[in-house]
Amino acid sequence: MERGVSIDVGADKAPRTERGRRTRRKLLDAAAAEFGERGFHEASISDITRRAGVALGSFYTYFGSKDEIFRALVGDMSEAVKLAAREAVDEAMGTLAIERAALASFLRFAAEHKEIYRIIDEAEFVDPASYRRHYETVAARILQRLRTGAEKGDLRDDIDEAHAWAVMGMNVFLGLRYAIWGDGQVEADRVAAIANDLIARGLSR
Amino acid sequence: MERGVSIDVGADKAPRTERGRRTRRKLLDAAAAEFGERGFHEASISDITRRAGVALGSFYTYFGSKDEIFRALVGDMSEAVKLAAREAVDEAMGTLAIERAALASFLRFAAEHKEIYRIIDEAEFVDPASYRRHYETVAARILQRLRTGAEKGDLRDDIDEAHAWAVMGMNVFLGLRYAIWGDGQVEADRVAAIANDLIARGLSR
Amino acid sequence: MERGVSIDVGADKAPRTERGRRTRRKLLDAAAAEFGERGFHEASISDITRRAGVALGSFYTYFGSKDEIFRALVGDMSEAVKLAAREAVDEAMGTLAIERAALASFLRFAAEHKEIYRIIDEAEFVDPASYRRHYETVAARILQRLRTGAEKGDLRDDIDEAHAWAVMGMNVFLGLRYAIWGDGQVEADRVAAIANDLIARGLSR
Amino acid sequence: MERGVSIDVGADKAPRTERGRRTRRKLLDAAAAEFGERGFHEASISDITRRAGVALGSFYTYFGSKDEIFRALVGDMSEAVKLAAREAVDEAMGTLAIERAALASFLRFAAEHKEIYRIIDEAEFVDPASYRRHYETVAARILQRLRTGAEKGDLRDDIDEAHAWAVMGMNVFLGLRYAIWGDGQVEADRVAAIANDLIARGLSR
DNA sequence: AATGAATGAGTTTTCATTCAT
DNA sequence: GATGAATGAAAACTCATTCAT
Repeated sequence: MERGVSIDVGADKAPRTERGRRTRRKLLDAAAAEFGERGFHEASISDITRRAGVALGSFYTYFGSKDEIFRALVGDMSEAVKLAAREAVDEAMGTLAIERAALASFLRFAAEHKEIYRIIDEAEFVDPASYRRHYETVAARILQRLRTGAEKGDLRDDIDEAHAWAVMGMNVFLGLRYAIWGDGQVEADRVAAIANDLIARGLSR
Repeated sequence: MERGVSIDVGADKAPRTERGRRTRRKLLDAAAAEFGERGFHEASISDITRRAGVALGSFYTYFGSKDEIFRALVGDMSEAVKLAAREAVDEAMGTLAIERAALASFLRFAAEHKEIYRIIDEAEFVDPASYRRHYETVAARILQRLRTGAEKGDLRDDIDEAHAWAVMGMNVFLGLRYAIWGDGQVEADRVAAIANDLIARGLSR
Repeated sequence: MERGVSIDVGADKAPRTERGRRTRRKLLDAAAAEFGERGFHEASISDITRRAGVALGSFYTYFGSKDEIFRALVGDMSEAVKLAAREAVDEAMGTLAIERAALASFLRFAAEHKEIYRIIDEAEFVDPASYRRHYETVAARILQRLRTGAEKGDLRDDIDEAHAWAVMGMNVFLGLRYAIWGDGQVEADRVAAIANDLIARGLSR
Repeated sequence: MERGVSIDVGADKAPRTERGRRTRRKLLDAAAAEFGERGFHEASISDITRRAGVALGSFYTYFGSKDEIFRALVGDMSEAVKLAAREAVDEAMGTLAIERAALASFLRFAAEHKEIYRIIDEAEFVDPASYRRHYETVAARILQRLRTGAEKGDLRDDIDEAHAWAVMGMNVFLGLRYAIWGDGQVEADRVAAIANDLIARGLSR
């Protein structure tokens, strides 16, 4: 998985050379794979450095601790999901089309990066703050879209924060069921249609 | 938390005396509290036995490993949620009233037993099989209720498994937002009403 | 294995009733089997009581410790080997015939009670004193037989303690190779003949 | 005890630096001493590392488990005995002289490295395979020497595997009696002479 | 920057032994 | 005598982190 975005935490650890930048990225990618496959606690720093092909000690050149690389990764993932949605959505689309495209893109993204569920979910235990921040951010984004839809007259006027959380919950669990545990390729569109129909009826004016 | 149901795994570990039964329950309750507060990996066996007020070695009289008591606990929790919902629901209610009561009861239960989220969620890492089993079981129960509603003519005919997962996702995330992170007492009914309205519009014929 | 002889160590632990005597013997036999199969350290008291079909706590009614039952067992075994040899040997036999019969009887005994090697050998670690005592006793017995043979004029006059240890070493290792690791039934007599021939040539006058 | 030969088991545990090589050897020597003095089960990893003067965790840099270092040690010892014998023996010697020198060298070696008996013997319980391999290898070596002697016409033609085991048994028990339990220095030659005389008479043509 | 050896605190697990019933 | 629950010391093993080269 090649992701270009990352949140730097320890500023003094930022690589100064190109070689350093490459090593840091190798570590992040290796960590995403290890944490995704084995989970935070089962994955060891030496697993990560072995997979990245660097020496154990080099890890600490770029990250201050195991927690730190995990936090960087959660930021990375949040960002990556956001970008994927943004690419799939076009301002010119109608409100419902936007929601539908956002869910379909999320389902596709999750099917391709199954590690995202485990990493985000594990944040609940490893770094509760970033877990909560992630979902609050996503909910806020959805709420904003819904309110915009209401303003445009596409949706009803009494959009509540709870509606955003309800939509997010639907999306997350449909992703779990069909992208992670099911055969994402086959179902993504059908499922997105069903969910969209629910929202359409449930939230339209 | 006093729960009466528990799944026995190691048959030969079953207590043979009343005293043994009491000790086993003390351990289960202490484990629920520890896992809820600190999470599976942070909680140590000796934390659990200390809280239960028994000697370290006594743990192994009743459970073969940390994983085993965790698994017993997940079974316990699944069961407890089911029972809470069952008590809140009356066969004579209309389809939508049933869903509404089920969600309200779940929100109340979660507000009172906040540890349930952490324990069920952590199962994704500690015992993936029981994590998946839990959600599949809940989804199946919802699906059945929705299909019954369709047969009664309350809901539309084309109820799909995806509808059940969508409803479950809504419920879980509303629980997270309002029962765990919010002030559950105040919001439970308002939120249940919003969700119910969504379902009513989304799934009615 | 049914053995009638046992050395009592803790005199106060001697059973007073017939039922007690039976329980004690069940424990000894179970211990012989467990120590033989799994070794002293791998075998646990609860393995022994489970095999004997008695409660864990009952063990301490008859033996003061794990070491104590082991010591009792080593005594038992030493005694049993001695008895087996005694039965096979007839005072009226010639010196060489006696040695031959003693070895053949030992090979047969070992083939039937393979646990004897592991128990005697493990005594080197668990109870060095009884290990040494065992071999010194056996060597003394052999030395006496050889000296008697010398007096009768069957063997040379300069019989030395080293001769006895050499004979014992031969016997023990032939037992290991042919009774324990080989197919004892088939080879016992052939091997005893070879060893006897060695002694005959080596020690005859 | 300084030994130059060691059998590597976990290839990835092999030290990559000179410093690592030194630490590994310190651990092996400390383990030989501890296992020799206290036995495998009584000796703890932390005893070994304390004696070696390294941190507990360093043990696991070089050996995967207590069993693993034990196995490495048994290999080491087998090798060391073989080397000692090889140095004492000269191809040009006569058959009997060779046997005599081999035994004398073994007795001297055992007197100096008394731990060898405990370590080899304990292998019967810790790693039965290497115990058996050790004795089968030694027996094979003796058998080959005896057969060569027979071909040269020094010994009788019907040399059997049992003869080799008999000779080995003699040697081992004489070593136990005179090198380990006796005063090896004083007796080594006298005992070797007695044993050699036995072989001479017993196996010569 | 990179390397990999060294460290030791912390955790799970075992089991001989004691003791209340 | 018999039972089995309770005890806690002891040991193996893991691994994040530090540091010398």
